[in-house]
Amino acid sequence: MPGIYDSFGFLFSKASQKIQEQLHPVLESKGLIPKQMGLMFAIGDRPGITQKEAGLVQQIDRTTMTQQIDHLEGLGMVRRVQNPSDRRAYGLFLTDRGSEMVSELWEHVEKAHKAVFSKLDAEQVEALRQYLLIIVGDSGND
Amino acid sequence: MPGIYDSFGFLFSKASQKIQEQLHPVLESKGLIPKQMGLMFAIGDRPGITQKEAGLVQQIDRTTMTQQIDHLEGLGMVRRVQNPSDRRAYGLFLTDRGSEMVSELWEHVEKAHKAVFSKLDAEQVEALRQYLLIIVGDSGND
DNA sequence: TATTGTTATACTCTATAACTATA
DNA sequence: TATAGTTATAGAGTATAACAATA
Repeated sequence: MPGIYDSFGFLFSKASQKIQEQLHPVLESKGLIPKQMGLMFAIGDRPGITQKEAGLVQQIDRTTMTQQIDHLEGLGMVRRVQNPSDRRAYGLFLTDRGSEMVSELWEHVEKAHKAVFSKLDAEQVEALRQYLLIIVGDSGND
Repeated sequence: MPGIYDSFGFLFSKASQKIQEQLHPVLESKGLIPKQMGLMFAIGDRPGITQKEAGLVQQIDRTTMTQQIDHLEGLGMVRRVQNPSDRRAYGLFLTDRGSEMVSELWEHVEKAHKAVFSKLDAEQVEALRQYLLIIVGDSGND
């Protein structure tokens, strides 16, 4: 009979928690939650992305998205710019301050990776990344 | 500059979601949430485990634990048995019905694994499992 | 005095429904 | 008619504080 450590759902969830634990102090000091950090990363990847599109990347409901972007805008990290070709939609952009924050956050993310993957070598980490990309689909879609 | 798909927190979280999506219909039909399934697996692994110990495996607060076990007990899946050597603590056990449920759930978990890992071969899945066990600590502790 | 578990309550996060404005 | 986004509200899920029983 399998045990709980044979459940990949459990293992993925635990691994995710480990990373989040590492990042928690930094994020708290900046008034961010992991979801908001991910949003800033997604906006940095694709400047001008709409709220709907950003929501697809991380499966965030549009009403939740409004609240999260409100928060990031309130912190001066993100701007909403109306799309001239479809004035219902906003394009999302990082402010200068937001870009600096993203760079800083990436340093902490890489530090967190190092801590959590301390018992794996570089090749193993890269293999892990490839497997995960295959699983979640590296196209960015579901 | 890295992109969001370089964030292992994001990747782990997405991968976990993929598994949960697969299991969602089954769990809903049985009145369970993923956390409760994990609890049943943990109790199956270590019959007599206390609520506190079970909470450590999955980082569940003791007040949350009371509610989750209440639910599983209400479904007739789990029994609380007072520990004779420490009468503050309960030992948790699966009922016969709970054991059957666990067996059945494992079949669905393995089906979910197959679906999510369809683009990986058996060796890659096993490597992935080993990496995850190293990361989360296969001792079952944090 | 510290610990296991319970209860009542409050909080956080997210989603539902109804709305505005564009398409 | 359908879609992007907003607002107000309701709902999950979880945690905090105070408690009882036991160590």
